[in-house]
Amino acid sequence: MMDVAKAAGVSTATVSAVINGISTRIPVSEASHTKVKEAIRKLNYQVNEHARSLRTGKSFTIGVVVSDITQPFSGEMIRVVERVLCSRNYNFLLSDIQNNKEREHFYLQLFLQKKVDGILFVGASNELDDHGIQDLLKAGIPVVLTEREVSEKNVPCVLVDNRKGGFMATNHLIQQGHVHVTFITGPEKNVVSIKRLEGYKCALIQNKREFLEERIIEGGISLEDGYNAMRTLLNRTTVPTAVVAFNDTLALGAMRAIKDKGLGVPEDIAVIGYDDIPMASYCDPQLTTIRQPILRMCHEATGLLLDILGKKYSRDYFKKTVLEPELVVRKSCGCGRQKSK
Amino acid sequence: MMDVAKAAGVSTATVSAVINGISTRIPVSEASHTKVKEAIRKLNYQVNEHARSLRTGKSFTIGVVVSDITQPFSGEMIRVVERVLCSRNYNFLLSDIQNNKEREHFYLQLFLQKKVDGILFVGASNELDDHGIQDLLKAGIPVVLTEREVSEKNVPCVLVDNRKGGFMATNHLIQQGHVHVTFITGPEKNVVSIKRLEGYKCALIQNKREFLEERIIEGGISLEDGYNAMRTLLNRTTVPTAVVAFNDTLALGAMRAIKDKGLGVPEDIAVIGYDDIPMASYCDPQLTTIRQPILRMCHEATGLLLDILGKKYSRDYFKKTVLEPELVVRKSCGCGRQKSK
DNA sequence: ATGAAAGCGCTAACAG
DNA sequence: CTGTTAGCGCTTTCAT
Repeated sequence: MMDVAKAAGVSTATVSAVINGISTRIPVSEASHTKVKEAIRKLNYQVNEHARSLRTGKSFTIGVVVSDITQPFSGEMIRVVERVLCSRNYNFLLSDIQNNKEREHFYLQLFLQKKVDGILFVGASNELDDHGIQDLLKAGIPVVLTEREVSEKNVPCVLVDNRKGGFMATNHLIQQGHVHVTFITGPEKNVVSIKRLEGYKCALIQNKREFLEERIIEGGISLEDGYNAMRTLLNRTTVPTAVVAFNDTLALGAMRAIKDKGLGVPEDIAVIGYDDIPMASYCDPQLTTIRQPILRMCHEATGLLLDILGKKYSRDYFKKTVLEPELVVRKSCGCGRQKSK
Repeated sequence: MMDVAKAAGVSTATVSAVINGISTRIPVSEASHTKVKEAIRKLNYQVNEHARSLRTGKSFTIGVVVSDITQPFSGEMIRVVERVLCSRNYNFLLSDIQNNKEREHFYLQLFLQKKVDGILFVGASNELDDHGIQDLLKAGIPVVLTEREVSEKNVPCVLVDNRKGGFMATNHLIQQGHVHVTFITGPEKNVVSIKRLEGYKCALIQNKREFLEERIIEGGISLEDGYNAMRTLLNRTTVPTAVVAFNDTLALGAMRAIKDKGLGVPEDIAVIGYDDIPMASYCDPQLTTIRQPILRMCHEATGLLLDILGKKYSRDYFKKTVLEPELVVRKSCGCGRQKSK
């Protein structure tokens, strides 16, 4: 910067004023302005963001915590977040916590050291440990959550109604005439899975069907998890006529297991998924599923965080936005052969 | 930091020494050590990385440029990179350039401002513009590439042999007795696609089959792209008996189109993909494909960059690593009904 | 309209 | 073994 100042025959203060443009209140003459611009270009000068952040105490960087970057949609979600951030001149530091508490702690710590202006949580974790979030709040750094909420402190969050989605999926199957509906869960402690399961139970009860503990089987998240869960189900003496899977991937895995057993979807067993991944409309049979406005969720959450940072709202502004899921009917839940055992 | 020093009754220099542990040559007494640790804990002190980086001129951060974060494997690749980085005490700044030159330029600039220690390119871009990379080299910042090479300057890179993969895929189809083999390409200017296409041609020639320009059709990357390309093919007067797709997603889309037309895979048309995404072994029929050591590629590339930064090699160390693809035979390329038109 | 100078929080000589 | 101090590159008063 000194070099630039020298080359342009001005002081560093003027260079700084030019760089920061109108945002600074200090005026610069046309002449100096062009000279400085010229020098910057010629010397290929780049501001040192470390010095800038150190001086101003702002980094225009936010920390983005994603629960598992290998999941479908993680990429899309990150892209949405980045777009919103970029449009408001913010950057981000990414942390893929892999559903791991230690990693979450590690990265939150790092974010604190890197002096991010705020932190955004994207995607539901399998295990919630609000300890980390408490620390952030204590450090006075704004946090916005998606697919997760912290009850104690009022942290703004935007969620989709997973309970309702679980209800819709199960209800659809029941309406189609299925009696033995099984639920393949997500990872054990995953809040989202728990909510969807609640919806499942609720739909059963509301339709006056009995809820049986053995009609819940632990799945996971992968194709393989779905395959294994379904195979276990198929080996039991009474086989379900319909299955609601925690997510589409699981559902796809389950469908493979059904076919491998020589059975058909939906004639023998109906399958409904959750998420509406692209593959859902390309698989065989095309998968009926629950779609959620996950990208809108990220968009809103990011905007909210930025608004808080921009002091549009007070530091401890609280808002809980709940978005609605939507049933997408395709081919995997036809009425079925209505087996009665 | 001053606060910590005061609380522990020592100077900031001592605090710094404690924080930086053995890495600093300066010794600290047991007593001060514990006192400082205690103060840090009590005050919940976090180092200011901006100040540290400003002072040391090192950020222990590298810039990771990914061509399209929504692609399958992008998440896995980022995870691998992060693991290697983390294990050597580095962090990263991520940029999803969305195959866009302007974005690439923007982010490279940003990385320069944020003073990253090095830059890693992950995944092939659709359009190559080595301009940005030249700038980095000029700025003296180490760069390592994956799935991409720059001829002019010797930039280290690690690649998989896409030409060979394209050859293997096509050759397999020919061995299975297919005569009319069509290639569905990736995005127009994508280097990887071009290489695979070269392999396709080469296999044709080596097997003394004629290569016809009209047996190449532009695809893209998505399920929909594959579906559309295949539909076009199916509407032609002579329909191929086999198709090699630029990637598995395209192949899956193509399979859907074939089925929608009432034809079967592989009886009527054989399909071979590329990548071996998880879905390849769960779809119907299970997809024969080319697997590549993409994660190993990222692992090696990251390690190489770190080694260069660690001065294990000179700044302009050059090394080109080429990894081998592998044919995974499943069910989508059976011998076929051997139509002869 | 512009420059001089202080200081953000840290590390690394250097002196003791 | 520990403290003092200079200075990394920037922004921002305060003078001029």
